[in-house]
Amino acid sequence: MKKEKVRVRFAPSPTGFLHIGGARTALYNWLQAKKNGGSFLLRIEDTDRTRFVPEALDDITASLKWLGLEWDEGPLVGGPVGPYFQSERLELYKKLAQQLVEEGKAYYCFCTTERLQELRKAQEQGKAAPGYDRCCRTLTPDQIREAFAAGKMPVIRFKMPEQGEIKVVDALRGEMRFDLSTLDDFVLLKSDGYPTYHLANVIDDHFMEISHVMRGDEWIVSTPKHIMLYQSFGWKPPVFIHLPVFLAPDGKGKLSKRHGATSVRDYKDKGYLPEALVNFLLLLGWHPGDDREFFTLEEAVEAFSIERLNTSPVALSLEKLDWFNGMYLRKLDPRELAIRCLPFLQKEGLLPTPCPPERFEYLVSLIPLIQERINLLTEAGPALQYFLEDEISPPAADLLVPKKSTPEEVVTALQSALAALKEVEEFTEGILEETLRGVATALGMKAGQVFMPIRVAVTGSTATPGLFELLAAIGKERVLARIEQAIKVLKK
RNA sequence: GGUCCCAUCGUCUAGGGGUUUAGGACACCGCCCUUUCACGGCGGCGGCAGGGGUUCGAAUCCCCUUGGGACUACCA
Repeated sequence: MKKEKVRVRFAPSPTGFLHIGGARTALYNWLQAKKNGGSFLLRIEDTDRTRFVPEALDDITASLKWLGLEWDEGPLVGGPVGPYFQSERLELYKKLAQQLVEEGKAYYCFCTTERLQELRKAQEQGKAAPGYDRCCRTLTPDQIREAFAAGKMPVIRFKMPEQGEIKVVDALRGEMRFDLSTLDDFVLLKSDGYPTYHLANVIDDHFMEISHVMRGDEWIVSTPKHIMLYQSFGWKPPVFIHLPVFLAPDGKGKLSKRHGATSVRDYKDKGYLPEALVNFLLLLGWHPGDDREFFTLEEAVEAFSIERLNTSPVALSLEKLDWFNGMYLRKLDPRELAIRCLPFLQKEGLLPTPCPPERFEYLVSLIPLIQERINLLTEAGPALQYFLEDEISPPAADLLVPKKSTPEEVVTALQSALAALKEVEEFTEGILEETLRGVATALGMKAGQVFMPIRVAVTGSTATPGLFELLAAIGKERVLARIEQAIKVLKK
């Protein structure tokens, strides 16, 4: 058997922002394409006019790009087997649905929504298997003509064989068997002329020459329907691979908005880096087979294989993502990290928009002080506040006094430090350390007893970067003012 | 309810009949480094859902139970 070209697709529905689970599906598809020198297509399944969300398309394309998952064919870039919006392929679906009707493999159904609802209600109560009762399957040509003449708009339903068995082969899970009698005559073409997912999906995957369908496992149960459609059209089905769903962090129930961030956009806004998110997602359902954990997209392409995909549901626990993000943050060049932090700092009003070059250079110089101390870009604001603002609010007195000190001792320490620092011409780390250690020695105090009050006086916090680099970065004028402010607090 | 999928530390996972006292990572705890915080280093805690088979031998194969999940629309 000759090897066919690998063509895969990510086919989201524009009903909302790109979901984190969808992003993983897109990632695996993208990897499968790149790994095999194939193509990754983006196809928009906009066949439900009632759920269409106008902003969704932009979010989906922007999020995929943000993650680094560019598509070879699809919206914005075009391609040879377009259009890539299902709403622009309506004639094709209609033609093929009618073809099935003519061949006796599908039929018109004029049942009203009301009748179907009642039917379903009765089936639920009677504990019967739900599904269409095939009422219109035996309509005569005359009856059909009459219904059309009366202006009724039918749906087209697939004529499912009433018995038999169908095999579904999933490249991951192996063979699954479904009894055809449990499958109902599902709708192919809706009364508004739009196709259902089942029809459009099969037709597009065929004409777009998709070789592997990788999708969420909520589609497993529909796959026998799809295979029946392929058979009816006389087409060869693609390789199916169903990916496990994401569960809530507690492992109970499917991930939903109740559990916090569900869209890629949410993660971006929370200060996660795309490379960290991708790395995290990569390992949620796939394993390289060795102990490596860090992967660039390029390395992932190299290592990826479908065989190492997992089948069991995955609880989306964010702790490891935070760790990944911290690791990636630390790997960035300070200037690059400054660029990434800038929008968050501007949003918090800590830097102006646009940011003047000298302010930006100051930011770059601060990055090494916080790079090891933050895990999210949103943490940069709080960590940099006392550098970027001229004044800080006066620290509480009890924060200024370390556990083993008295207010009097602290005042003494701060006054001595203040006096010594006034004499320092050049605020550099080495000189500052020498000076302040000298102060502690002269007072007969431990270094920490002197350092901690200064730290709090200057930053308002007990957890900060190293004292000397911090003082150097804030500068003599502000440091002296803040120490004086703290002394006032203690003398009250 | 019916059909289908899944089942190793709290979480992500390695393992595919003997190489396993079940390995790694995150989280958690302790120690070290140290002016605080963090980073880093070292160590610790912690798991094969239960029951039956098959086999000389099972986390690994089979069955049942239990648990979780998906689907059950003129939604995808």
